[in-house]
Amino acid sequence: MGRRSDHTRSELKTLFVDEGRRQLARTGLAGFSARDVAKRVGYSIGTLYNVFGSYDGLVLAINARTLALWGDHLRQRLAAPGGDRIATLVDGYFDFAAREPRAWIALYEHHMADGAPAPEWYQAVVADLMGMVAAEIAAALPSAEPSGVLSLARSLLATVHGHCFFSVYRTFDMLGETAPIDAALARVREAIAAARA
Amino acid sequence: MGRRSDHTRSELKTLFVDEGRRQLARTGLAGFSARDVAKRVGYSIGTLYNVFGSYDGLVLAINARTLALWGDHLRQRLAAPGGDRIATLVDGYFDFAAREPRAWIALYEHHMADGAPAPEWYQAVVADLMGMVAAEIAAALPSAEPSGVLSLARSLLATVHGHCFFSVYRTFDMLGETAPIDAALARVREAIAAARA
DNA sequence: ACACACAATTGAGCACTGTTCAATAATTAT
DNA sequence: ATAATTATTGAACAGTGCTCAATTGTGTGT
Repeated sequence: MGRRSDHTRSELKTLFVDEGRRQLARTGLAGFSARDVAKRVGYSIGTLYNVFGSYDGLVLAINARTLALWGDHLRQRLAAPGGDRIATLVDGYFDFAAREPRAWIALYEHHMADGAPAPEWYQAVVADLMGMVAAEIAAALPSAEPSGVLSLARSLLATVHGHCFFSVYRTFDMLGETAPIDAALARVREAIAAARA
Repeated sequence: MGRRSDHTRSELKTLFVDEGRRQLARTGLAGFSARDVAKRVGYSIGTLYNVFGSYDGLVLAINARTLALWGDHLRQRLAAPGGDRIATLVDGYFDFAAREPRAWIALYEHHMADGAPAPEWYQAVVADLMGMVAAEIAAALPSAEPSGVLSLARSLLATVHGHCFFSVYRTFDMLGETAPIDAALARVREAIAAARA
């Protein structure tokens, strides 16, 4: 069968993850097929399992890549000088989800088969994103104590997530909401103002 | 095979939906099997398809029942005299989700196979819940205009949903949050206070 | 140069899924 | 009693995730 050294193990990983992301973006998690990913990459299903261990392993790798890209997306937007950094963060949250809704949804809809929590290395990627948010909230509340800042940052992340979720899931369409980003930002601003007082 | 008139069509529906809900609560949507529901009820898979038309039809019926129960749950709590009605609503949102997390999750994780929106009769059940929330927000803001009330009600629903989502999905565990209901209620109170001012 | 050990790759096979539909059985109408 | 109708069945189909014996490519030791 003869392609033992066509690709290194990490090249293989990239191949599968890239093709997997493409397929996920097209079909969503429900229609996602590891077999089809393997076929399209040109390797057998056996090789995919050799590399990722399981279906969960593949999806986890794909989701980690999506999270990393999300982080890059936010950092890039924050790097622009000036501007309202909180608004940039909120907008970046929505923008990324809107650009690849199915991949974004898969971030949340995928669960480990045994119900176990995600592995450490994956949680670290999530913690990195949380850190970005916390840093901006801290900057907006110079005189607040760290634990309060963290708590508020988590709550505001949940607030923005809820709005983004209803937006991507079309729940807001159903309820007649047309400006979810504005609404999310308004809630965030109110909470920060209240924390300042 | 001989049970043509054991159950009427609507009795059959109830049978399948009840057993389906039981199974959904145990296995979650990913492990849910229409075949197994049929087997447990004692009818063939063909009969299930005759009644619901498709897998989506069955899950939709199950989810509609879950939504109705959620509404009953909230109404029952609100019916108690006195008390903080906003806090009751927020608490009821979390409480129901925590009691049957897998059924609650299925409410959001199920999507029509063709990506189409949910049928009218299903949307009506959702609208009913939204109406309950809007009524309470309106009561909290006596002098506000109706369109503003509706807009705020949608936004606060999203806010609470985001907190509840992170709670049920264990994201908050991962981030160290231990009092998500308090956080959600605080955000809601701030927003209402800001709307009053 | 050759044989041997090792590691990567394969794909048929298993138990499961949702879905269809001809055949069959039970009921109702004539 | 016979015919028409309707409910019910389950085998068949194409697909899924997953396993593992067999095969093939590579590297090493002599």
